[in-house]
Amino acid sequence: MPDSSTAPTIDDVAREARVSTATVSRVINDPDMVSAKTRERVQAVIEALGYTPNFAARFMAAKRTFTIGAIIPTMENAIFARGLQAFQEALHERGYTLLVSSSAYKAKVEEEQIRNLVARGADGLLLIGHDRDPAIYDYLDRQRVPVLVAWSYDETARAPCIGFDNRAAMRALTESVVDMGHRRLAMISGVSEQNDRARLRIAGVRDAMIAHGLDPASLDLIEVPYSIADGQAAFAQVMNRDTKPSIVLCGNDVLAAGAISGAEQLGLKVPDDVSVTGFDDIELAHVVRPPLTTMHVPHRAMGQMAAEELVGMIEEKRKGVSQNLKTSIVQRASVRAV
Amino acid sequence: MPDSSTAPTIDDVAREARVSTATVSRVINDPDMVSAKTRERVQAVIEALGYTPNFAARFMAAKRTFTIGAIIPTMENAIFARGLQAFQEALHERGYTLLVSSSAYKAKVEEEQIRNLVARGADGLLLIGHDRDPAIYDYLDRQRVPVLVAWSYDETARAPCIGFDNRAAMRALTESVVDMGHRRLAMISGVSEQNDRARLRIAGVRDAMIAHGLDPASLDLIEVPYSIADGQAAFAQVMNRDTKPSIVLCGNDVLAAGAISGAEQLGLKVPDDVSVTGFDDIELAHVVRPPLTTMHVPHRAMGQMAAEELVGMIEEKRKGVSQNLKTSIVQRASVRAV
DNA sequence: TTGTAGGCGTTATCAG
DNA sequence: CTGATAACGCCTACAA
Repeated sequence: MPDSSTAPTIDDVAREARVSTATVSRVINDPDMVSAKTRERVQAVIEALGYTPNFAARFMAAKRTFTIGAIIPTMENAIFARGLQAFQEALHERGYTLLVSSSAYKAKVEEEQIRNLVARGADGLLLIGHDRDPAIYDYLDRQRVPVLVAWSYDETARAPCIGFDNRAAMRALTESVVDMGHRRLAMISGVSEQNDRARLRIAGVRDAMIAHGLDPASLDLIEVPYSIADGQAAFAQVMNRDTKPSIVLCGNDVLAAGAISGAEQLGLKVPDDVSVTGFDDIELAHVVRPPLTTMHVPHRAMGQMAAEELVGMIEEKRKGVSQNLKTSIVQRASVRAV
Repeated sequence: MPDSSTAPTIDDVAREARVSTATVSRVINDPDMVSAKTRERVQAVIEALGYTPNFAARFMAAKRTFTIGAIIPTMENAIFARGLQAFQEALHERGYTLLVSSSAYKAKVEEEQIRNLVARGADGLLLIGHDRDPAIYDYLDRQRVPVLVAWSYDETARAPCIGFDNRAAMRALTESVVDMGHRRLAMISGVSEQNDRARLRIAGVRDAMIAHGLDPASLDLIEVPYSIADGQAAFAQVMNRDTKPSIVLCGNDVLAAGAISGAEQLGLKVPDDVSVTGFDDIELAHVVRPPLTTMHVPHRAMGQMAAEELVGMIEEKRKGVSQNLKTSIVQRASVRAV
């Protein structure tokens, strides 16, 4: 009887099945190399003992884990949920397991998580956005672990990416509202430090203003963490200026939902008194009232393509090829022409 | 010059610093045991080489990973986000890293993830709810990895838990609306198979009906996946019966948000034409219009306490002690008296 | 305070 | 088709 005080090992199985450990290993990893008879006997013992191969030992010997790590800025709101879910599903189909950590939008924490996942043998990493210490990419190169960036497209960036052009998207959205007559713009952005998505979206707004002869310096810009409560507070600030905006562009749907709450709290009607836009087009965008005009991002497609590409990079040992996904404006009721 | 084609190992560091590997190991794990001079020298080499200890090797030798695994049913909606974030933060403070996977509400997938996390050396596991094959608990026992269940309190369950009484909570919420005069009840529940939270909430509604002399069989019950779209569709179904409900009790806030959308779509006013309640009190609950009357669950506290307890179980090698957290009804505008 | 050496559980190479 | 056996990278008695 095997020692019941500790998990069974490959040795226990081998002994019980009267074969060598090599054979046990084979029935697990390469069943065809083993005769049917032996295979069945070993299988039975594995079942009986409830044996699971030890990952660490396996990793040490084989250098592969079939694990992929993803580090997202936050799980608190739904921004990354849908894309990540698709990523996970696509990975699962290909035999990989996804491990997720969140960095709370902190560069230091992200770096820690990266090292952690790498040390744990992740075969590849998915990161959000390009803004990070270049030393991290050096480290990843040295460790030979492929990285793919999502949520942001930048051909010139160091890492390959499956994303979209945050700047152009925000520019397009802004131009559409300027075309509707809006001139006094305010923006509630996420914190732009170490966050290229936020930074580029701000730049996109300014691009549009310049293109339409507006002074980009006249943009009333506030940066806050991505939360409904912060969006609400920021909205109150913005509406408290001497010259109030006719429209408040928000860095994402979460902030926009906060802005709409804020408006209601101040007794303002959206869009009659003030218009609001979001970004991302998560479910929240069509649950709030009025529903949000926003920029649709193909989250599921992005997650799926990222999975394919990252697995390709790993298995074919090749560089990743970037993709620029199309986003599209979704007109709903939170904006009106002036 | 160390071989640059592969990650540096403890041997590389030892050689470069002219000490033994044992000393390197000590400056990493037990710095005080090493003289300041040696320590600094070794540290410098570690930095220079960008050395990170290999987790697998470490785990094999030490049997500890300072990693905790959590498996949640879904990341797609915010139900678990807040509690998990708190869990993660509390863990981080105590020096542990959290790895999370999601099971898509599938028992099979959950089991796979559990084995995966265990094989990877998770020092402990956080699981949601009690409903699962007992064999899993046997497995976990054998592997000696402590488990804590959250989101559901059940003193008689096999695993210790930090949760709340789903049944009593739902009963209380239902009684409160019955007290307001509601008699024709419908319920949009999550899928109850393998989901004790869903099952117990349904039971709670029936408890309340019985206690108030209503026929529990008269409850118009629909089970759907937890999504806004499903909530919306279910709502339409429920309002299409011969005898329409005066109130629709939803299994959580996500379904309730869907119900409210559904009502609007049908041209019905909430709460004038029909009342709606949620469960959980996530941000969504006060963003929708009208804001949801719902059951507040102390998610952050639950996550934090779960972290404390699980770490305690691991470090003190003791059994977990369960806690029943209090929930409370939050009255908002989605319910009116009849 | 530091070094030596055995062992952790697999996989993979090389013989039989 | 199967069996020895040498890695894999680190930790930790035990010695010095």
